[in-house]
Amino acid sequence: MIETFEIVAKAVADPSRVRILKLLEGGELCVCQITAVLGLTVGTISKHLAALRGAGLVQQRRDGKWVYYRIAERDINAYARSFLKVVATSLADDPTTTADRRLLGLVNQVPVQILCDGGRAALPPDAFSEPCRGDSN
Amino acid sequence: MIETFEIVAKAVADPSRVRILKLLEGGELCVCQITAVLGLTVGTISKHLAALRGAGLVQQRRDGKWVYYRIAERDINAYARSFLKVVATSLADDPTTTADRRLLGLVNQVPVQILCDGGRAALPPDAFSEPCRGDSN
DNA sequence: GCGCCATTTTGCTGTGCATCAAAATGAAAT
DNA sequence: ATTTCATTTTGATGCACAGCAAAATGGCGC
Repeated sequence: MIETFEIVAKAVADPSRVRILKLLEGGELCVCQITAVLGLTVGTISKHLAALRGAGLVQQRRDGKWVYYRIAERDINAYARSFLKVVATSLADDPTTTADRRLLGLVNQVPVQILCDGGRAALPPDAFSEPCRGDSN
Repeated sequence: MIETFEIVAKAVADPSRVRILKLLEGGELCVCQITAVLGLTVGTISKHLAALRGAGLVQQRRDGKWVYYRIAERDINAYARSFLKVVATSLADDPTTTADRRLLGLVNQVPVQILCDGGRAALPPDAFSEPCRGDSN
């Protein structure tokens, strides 16, 4: 149905959600980890994840206090697989993608429980030495 | 760049524009033909076509008074090809798609100069006997 | 049971955009 | 040159949604 197609396409048509998908291509991530990399409010990230989940692009897994998201493995609808493939084969060398990957590397060096408390403040002081999209807000 | 990706994805994330793309898969069409099938204002259709052209998804050709649009053959950007492929492999048996195709068949039986004058009024009286999405406005 | 805390949900505001009606553009014909 | 007419652009309106701040939810440990 064209309505479902529209839901999936709209989910992919937002830069923040594409950044999340590109991050998840490296493996599942906790909400607070995604939040630290994107530099947006937790509520905003949660809403983006709900949109991605509603489109069948990601799925969630609960582990204690934390919720982990990953790229959807099962086909929820007819179009999610196709759009995921487009995203996976795009933006590999995009500046935003590479900057996000670099930040994710730093985020991964911090245990999750510490990261959730401190957010970006828990990252090493040189994390933002280079200009990075998503900083200015 | 992620900005270009966003432009192309947004172009595909609107049902009216997807309907236009599905119509153009059958070959190039005049603006008034697309307008007659979709049932929207000429100005609205023109703006949709501008968005599709800006995304590198379609290209235009002028022939006298009429402007014909078709699926883009040259790659304007890195993502248009991928998204066009997703559209082409989707919605083949969608109700809206089939209804639009049926209407296009009737539209093609009317010469372009007559169609431009009369719009949907130039179509045979039984064109809308079955309920058809996009009628109610 | 009760608090703690990561996540989600809810108001709210500003912005982007789909749509229409009408004016403007521009190519073709007379 | 002027008129004609398909298409584009503009101005206005209503709606969808990204973002934030704050309240609500719901596991988990005590």
